[in-house]
Order: sequence, then C-alpha cells, then structure tokens
Amino acid sequence: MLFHVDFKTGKPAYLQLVDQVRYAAASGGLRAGEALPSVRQLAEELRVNRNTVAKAYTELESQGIIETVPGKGCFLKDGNTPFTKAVRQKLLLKEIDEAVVTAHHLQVERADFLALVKERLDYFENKQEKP
Amino acid sequence: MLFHVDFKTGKPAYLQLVDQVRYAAASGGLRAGEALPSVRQLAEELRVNRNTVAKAYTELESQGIIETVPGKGCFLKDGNTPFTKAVRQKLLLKEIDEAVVTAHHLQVERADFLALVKERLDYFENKQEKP
DNA sequence: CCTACTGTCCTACACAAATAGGACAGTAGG
DNA sequence: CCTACTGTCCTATTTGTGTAGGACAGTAGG
Repeated sequence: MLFHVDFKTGKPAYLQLVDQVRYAAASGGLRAGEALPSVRQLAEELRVNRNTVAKAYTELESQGIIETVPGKGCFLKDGNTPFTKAVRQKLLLKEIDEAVVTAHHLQVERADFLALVKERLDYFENKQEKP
Repeated sequence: MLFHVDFKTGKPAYLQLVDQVRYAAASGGLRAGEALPSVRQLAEELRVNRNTVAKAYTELESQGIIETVPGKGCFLKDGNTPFTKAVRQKLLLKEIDEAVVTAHHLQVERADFLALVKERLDYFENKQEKP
C-alpha cells in the first residue's frame, strides 16, 4: 500500500499522512486528478479511526493539495495554488530560512548546501517524469 | 531587548525563544562563547515563568546550539556540532526536502527556488560579517 | 560562612490536541 | 426507492503539552 503509519514515532498519525500525501504528490506517486483512497477504506488499512484520516484530508485541502467533493471523494488538485504570490513567497521563505539556519548550526558550507538542494530538486524532478 | 514573545500567535513561548536564539546565532546577533541572559532575568523581562525559559535553553542544548554550565550560566557554543556527519546530513536533508516539496505545491520553479536559496544564504552571511 | 547569583528537579494544573464512535447528508448505480 | 458508498458534523475521552511555583544543588565574591 502507498501509505503507512508508524505508532512508535510519537508523531500524530494524521500528520504522518499529510506528509506522505505531500511527498507522493511532489514526486509523482500521485497524479493530478487522481482519487485518493476513501476515508473509511484507508482508515481500515492503517488501523486508524476514520476521523483521523478525515483530519489529514481536511488539512491537505486547506493547504491546497487536494480537493474534496462531498459524496464523491477526494482528488489530487491539478495545479493552480489558491494562494497569492505574496503568501506563497512567505510560506516558502519561512521553510528556506529554517533550512539555512540549520545548515549554519550543522556547519554545512554554502557550496555543500547548494549541492544538496540541487540534488534533491533533481531527485523529485526525475521521479516526476516516470510513468 | 534581543528577544521578545508574542502571546497572540498561539505558538508556544519556549519555541519562539528557541527560534530567536537559533536565528540570532546564525546571523551573528550572538557571538560564540557569549553568555545568554540568565533564566530568571530573561523570564522576568518576557513576563514568563523561569521554567519556560529553562525549557527553551534545554531544547537549544539538545540541538547543540548552546552549552549550559550549572551554577554559571548558558553560553553560545563555539562551533563543532556534537553530531556525526551522517546525523547532520539526515537532519538537513529533512528540512531541504520539506522546502522542495512545498516549492512544488506552491508552483515555484527550480530557477526561482535556487535564486531564493542563494538570496537567503547571502542575507545570513552578510549579517554575520557585521560588528 | 554567608549571600546572591546560576541552572535544575519535582509536582501540579489547565488547556489543547489527537483519537474515537454515532448519526447525518450527498452521490450513484441497480 | 433502496442500497452502498462518499465525506462531515457532534460529542466524548484520553493523552500530551505548555506553563507555573517550591525546594534544591553548584558557583563565586565579599
């Protein structure tokens, strides 16, 4: 199965799901317009309450990743974020700054950091191409 | 004063402190070996319990940012992270991946993303130089 | 030694967060 | 229309997190 929950990590189950869907979407494991597993079906597979899955889907919708149609299901959104350019820059800058500050404390040099970033960009782009 | 806590954000006070110390250290606002404000003094300034500040300092020490000497005080560590290269790579990759995935969903192109990263690297490096 | 600092452990409490189950509304195909 | 699916709201319980104050141990200077 595509998703899994690890109860030993202490990280909330619904957040683990959110991350996994985000990664799957970014790396091409999920396609635009594709339907996600139903709330109940996924909940049973993962041995989790329906509302836990539902909470993850709600969070994903508020992030603009998926679209939920009541009575039909949840689907991966096909592009066009619901956020303005200003909001997008702010969200992204926050995460970039966190990584840059962490790199400083981990004593990772500028060149090494940039190399790592490019490597990861390549990684996600390559997976994207595949069938 | 160097630090401040905003109670309106909903973000825990001790985490706000952790972030501010991390940023101050990365941008040169705090120097290696420099003493941080004492737990009680800072707590009084910020109108916060001592243990809230103490918790922030504990977290910072576990991150390898500061060093705490019982009876004397807390000091900014002078380089040399306590982590192995493997652990450092793992910690950094996690944050880089998060930013890369977010960039994908915010539809920020590779070139724009790299430009942003370089801009922020410059920003922190420049502040570092200043007195 | 005594005083005034330093950080820390222990305990307590209030609040929020995470999870869980029952009942309900919309969709679609037989 | 009836059945079986979809997501959702409401409520309850539990668990964890953030904050708080009292008492204690180590350091340093008068």
